[in-house]
Amino acid sequence: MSIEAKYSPAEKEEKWYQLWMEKGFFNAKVNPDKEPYSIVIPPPNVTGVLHMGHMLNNTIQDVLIRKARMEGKEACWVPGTDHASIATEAKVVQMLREKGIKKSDLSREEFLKYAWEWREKYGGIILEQLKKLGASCDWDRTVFTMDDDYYRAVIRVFVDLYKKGYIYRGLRMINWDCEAQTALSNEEVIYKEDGETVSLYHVKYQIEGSNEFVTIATVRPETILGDSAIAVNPKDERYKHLVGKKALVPFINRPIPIIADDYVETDFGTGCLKVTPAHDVNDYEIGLRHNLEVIDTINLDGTLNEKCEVPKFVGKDRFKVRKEIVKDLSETGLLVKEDQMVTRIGRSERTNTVVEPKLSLQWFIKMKEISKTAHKVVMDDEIQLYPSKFKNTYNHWMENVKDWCISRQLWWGQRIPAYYYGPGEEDYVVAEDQDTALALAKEKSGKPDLNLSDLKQDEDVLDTWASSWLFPITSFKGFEDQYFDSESGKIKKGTNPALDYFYPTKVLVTAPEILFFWVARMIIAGYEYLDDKPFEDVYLTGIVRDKQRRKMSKSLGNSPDPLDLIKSYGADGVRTGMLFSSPAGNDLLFDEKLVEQGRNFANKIWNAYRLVKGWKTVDNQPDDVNAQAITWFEARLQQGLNEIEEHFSTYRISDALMAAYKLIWNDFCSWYLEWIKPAYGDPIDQYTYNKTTDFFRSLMKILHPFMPFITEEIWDDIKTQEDTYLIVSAWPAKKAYQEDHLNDAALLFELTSEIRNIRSQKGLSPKDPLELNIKTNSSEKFDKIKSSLEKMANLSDINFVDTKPDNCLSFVYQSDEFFLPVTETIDVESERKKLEEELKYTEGFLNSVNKKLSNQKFVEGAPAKVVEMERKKKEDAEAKIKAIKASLSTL
RNA sequence: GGGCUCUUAGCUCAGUUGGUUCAGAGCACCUGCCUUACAAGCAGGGGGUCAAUGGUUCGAAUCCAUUAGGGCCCA
Repeated sequence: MSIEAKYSPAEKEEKWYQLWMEKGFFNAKVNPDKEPYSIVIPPPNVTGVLHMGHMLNNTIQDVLIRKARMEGKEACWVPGTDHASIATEAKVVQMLREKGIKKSDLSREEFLKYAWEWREKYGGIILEQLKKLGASCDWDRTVFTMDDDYYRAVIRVFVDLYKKGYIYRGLRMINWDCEAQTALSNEEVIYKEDGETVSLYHVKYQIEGSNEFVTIATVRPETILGDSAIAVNPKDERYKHLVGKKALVPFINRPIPIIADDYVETDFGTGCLKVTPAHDVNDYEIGLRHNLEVIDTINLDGTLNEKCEVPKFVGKDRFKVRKEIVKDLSETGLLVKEDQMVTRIGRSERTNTVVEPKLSLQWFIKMKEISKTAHKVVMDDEIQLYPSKFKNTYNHWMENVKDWCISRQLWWGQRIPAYYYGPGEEDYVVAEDQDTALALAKEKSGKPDLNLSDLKQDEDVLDTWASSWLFPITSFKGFEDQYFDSESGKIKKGTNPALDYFYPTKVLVTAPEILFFWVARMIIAGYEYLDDKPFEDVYLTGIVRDKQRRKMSKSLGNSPDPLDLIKSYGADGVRTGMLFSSPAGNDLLFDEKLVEQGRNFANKIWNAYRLVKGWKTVDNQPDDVNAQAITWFEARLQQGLNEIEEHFSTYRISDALMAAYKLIWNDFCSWYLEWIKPAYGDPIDQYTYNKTTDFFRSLMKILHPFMPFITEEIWDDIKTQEDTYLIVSAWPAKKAYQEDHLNDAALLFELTSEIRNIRSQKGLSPKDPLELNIKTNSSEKFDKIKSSLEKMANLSDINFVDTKPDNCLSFVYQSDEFFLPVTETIDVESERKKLEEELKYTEGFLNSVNKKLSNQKFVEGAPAKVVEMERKKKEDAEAKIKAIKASLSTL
């Protein structure tokens, strides 16, 4: 049998994934005999393609879910996508534009038909890509936030929260996206890290009834026409005399009051602030305090309207007007100067257009009260955040939580179930369907003859997060009629087996940037509807960055295509590469080298497998050497397993991987296999062979969550008759192990390294056997490892001596002296130097120990155990010094 | 401006309640090896005043204070 020397992942990965799917290994069902372990995927945006962040995030989830499956739990990983209303609508509008169709020419129904077509065509791409990564999701449970039942759930929740008084409609200063023509939540507004350079214009306003002027500074001259005051700091001596007077708005000469307000910073600009309540959040607040008029001069599409009172500006874009008004101001001599400054400009996350603060009637959820429990449970660690530092961030957000604007002026999404029956602001009702709405409207209006055509449903849809916050519940159909009690507004427990079994989910794995967008809100929804948490733990991953710490993004072009990476390095290689360097909550600085390391690791395992498979066996009992190797590795395997479990229990996934990596590469390949390896062509005894394949199987199990494909491939060849597939085999059992076996091997490895080191330094070939002489008081400790040491260090013989033989290389280990006679002439001086250096170090060490021990306060104050250890150190050092000195004296 | 957080080897990070020779790991680097599993490899090696200063303590990478410099979130 010949196995290729390099492992090639491509066709093997395809084969195994297909098989796992066919066998239904990913499918979970309610199974009272098993402990449930469920995860809901953070649903990727339906418009998206797989990026490096998804790779990291989903690799972690798959590692957790595969391990749980092997541990005999009912592992359920629910996949899905969200409908991403703004992003998807933008894509559809763009697609239509390319076809020469304008959105405004379409009815709502026609547009939605196109949107669904678009979704059918592109919406599943990202989930297909996840399969290439090896994600073992229960695809039969795939959820889409615009599925019919999901849609109904979102509407049901809106109506319920409205009934409970959490939802209201109100006039608020909101972030308006003029391009997408929709409101944005605060979280959807982004600011460039270093700010943006803008012009700060100094403009003169005449004081009414005088020739005096006051100069304000503004970055938004196009809003001048909407000014309703000028504000100065009450402590500002320069302007005190003006407070109470009126200034005239340029061009239109509208008199506006000069007011005093603490908000104004005296050292910014001129110390005079023009106040435009309709177009700035802070100005709006000032306006409220001083009862100022709100003059809204900008239309929804960003053009100016007739309220600006200058006909030539009406209908022109805000930025165009800015240019023109600056020119006009300059020509009339009102423009004093123009400075450059750096400021933060809010832009729409989706369209990148400058966000316009705007007063608007929108729907909100009152957050303060509804979030109380969600706040508390995280603070009390009932829900654990990993890493826990995010608790503080969470706390801060919750303490300052703001009402959530949930309406969006779009068509793609769940349409707000509010029905208007009259022109008044309160002339509406909220209901799950039209008929109920009509009945309610009749009642509220007192007009029993209203009919359906008198009702007009709100045009807007809900924020996407207002659907995805229900994900852990809707994944298990929690809001279906038969499970939901609309009277109490709670989901009935004990009626929905899937929800009862899988909820709360075990862990949520997601990026810190959506801690509030999504995580906090899911917790709120969980307690509101089930009085229970949606997940026990939250694992927050880092952000994938490039080597220069830049976030990976399409626009920078610094992100490799994940699928290309999988092609070149295999999914196993990519998975491990991503995990090698990603402790929880820390950013991952991606480097292709990491993935290469992953691929190399796969190859290493492959070659270990080739070695073992190549051995012929003979029906013998193991010799001492192999027997010792086996007892050692049995213990080491258990020790490694414990380490790995420990890391898993605190979500130290990359540490768990590293422990498995070292267990396999260093302990199993470098030590164990070399230890038992027969001479070329010789057979190996059957017992050792069987033990070795046992070990190999255990190692494949441990590694399977990280590298599912290569482990299943090797497993297929080395499994026993009772075994089926690795993916569903049992995680290795923990057994007690003896420290002694580890200690014996530690001595063996130390001495082997010392001898190899000397060989390396003196240029002696590892192939030429050496004879080892040991001068010691306790030869019995070496008896145990004698045969093994001969093999590992290539020794012809080991003898115990009282005096140093002629012409030999030497070293001291602990309190014993070791001699290696050689035929070459020894450089006595270099030997002396080496020993003297070691002597000096050891004496320095002894000195520091003695200092401690002679310190009365240490001996009295430190725990007895610590003092005892220092005494032991002293003894050891003294013995070693004695040995070194003895060795020196014979030179 | 407010809050949080970080600074340990060339790089990325561990370091659990202060106490083993505690200063670690992986990668990178250097030296020697194409040794019949693996050069995608083997063997060996050199790297750090734990950001700075001061304090608490018998004892500090670890606790406290200040400073410097990063990062994140919110305004």
